[in-house]
Amino acid sequence: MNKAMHVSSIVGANNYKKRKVSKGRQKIEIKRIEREESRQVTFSKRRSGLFKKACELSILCGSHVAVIVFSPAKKPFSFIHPDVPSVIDRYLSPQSSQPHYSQDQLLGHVSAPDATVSDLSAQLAELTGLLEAAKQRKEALKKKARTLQGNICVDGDSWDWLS
Amino acid sequence: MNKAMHVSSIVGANNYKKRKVSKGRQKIEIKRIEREESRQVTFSKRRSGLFKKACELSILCGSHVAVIVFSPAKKPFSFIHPDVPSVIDRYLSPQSSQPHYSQDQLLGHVSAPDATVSDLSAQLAELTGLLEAAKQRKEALKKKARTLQGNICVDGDSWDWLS
DNA sequence: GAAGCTATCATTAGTCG
DNA sequence: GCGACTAATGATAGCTT
Repeated sequence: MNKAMHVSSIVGANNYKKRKVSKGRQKIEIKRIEREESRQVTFSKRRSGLFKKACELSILCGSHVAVIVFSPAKKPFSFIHPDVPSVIDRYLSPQSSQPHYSQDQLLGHVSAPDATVSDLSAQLAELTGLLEAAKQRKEALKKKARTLQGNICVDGDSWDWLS
Repeated sequence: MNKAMHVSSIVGANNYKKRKVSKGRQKIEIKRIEREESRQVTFSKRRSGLFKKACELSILCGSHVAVIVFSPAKKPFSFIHPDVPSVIDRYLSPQSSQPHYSQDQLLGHVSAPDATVSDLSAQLAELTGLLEAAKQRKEALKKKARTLQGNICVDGDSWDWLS
């Protein structure tokens, strides 16, 4: 958390380089971000934060959590804690080499007559959720180890969303 | 945020009352909370926080967000931003605009043969989302009234969903 | 027993490399 | 443009009422 917090005072009188004078976090109004670029950046940051929160909640309280968000570019991301609903397993081809989910179907999902939004959401949930989990694990590890790695593209792989 | 942050020092030497000696927030390990009571309290707090985050994300980035959580007591809560997808409207009867379901009723509805996750999500969203929004809005308003600042996440003008 | 408080931790807006 | 850093803001664990 605090690594070089006092560096700013060390380089307080700086003639050669104007560094460590970030304004830091500024209060923002919760309104639509107008700048396209900023909005995308904010989305990425806050999506990570949201997923992390959701993950923590699910672990701390042992509760089932599902989060699905769409980026400004209409890309789907999701995090689902306990397991992907068993319904989806019937729609997805049985990929046996995937991680073992405990059969804890709290959500008593019923069979849908055909593929619906929920099915698609769940599918992408599985993929992006796993990716996100891996990413966060890796990120936490990286932060903890404070080393310099981080070249595992887990995030924005183009996943197509059938609408 | 900082209202009476220095009161503690003011009443530093206190003989008559031992107040303002909270340990404040302590770091916790992200693992299942064992105490039933604490777990419920934490769930409530963090659920609010999660929904607030989701709300902010949806407003800031204009993105679609859906969050569904189940309390330790298996109660469903959800937040869905822009609107329940119009796809869902096809599954819901067009006249289903009555303001309130009971949560138990909704849960029972899951077992309906033709129900889908979307249906469930949508209905839950209608109810708990609305409640949560109102609650947070009221709370935010109250908090803001105390600190004399006038802008928090949820302002009525941004809530064009759940029409 | 939910609501309020506060010290503390966690998240992130702005910026630079 | 991603990654890192910093300074702030924001969220909340443990108490108290």
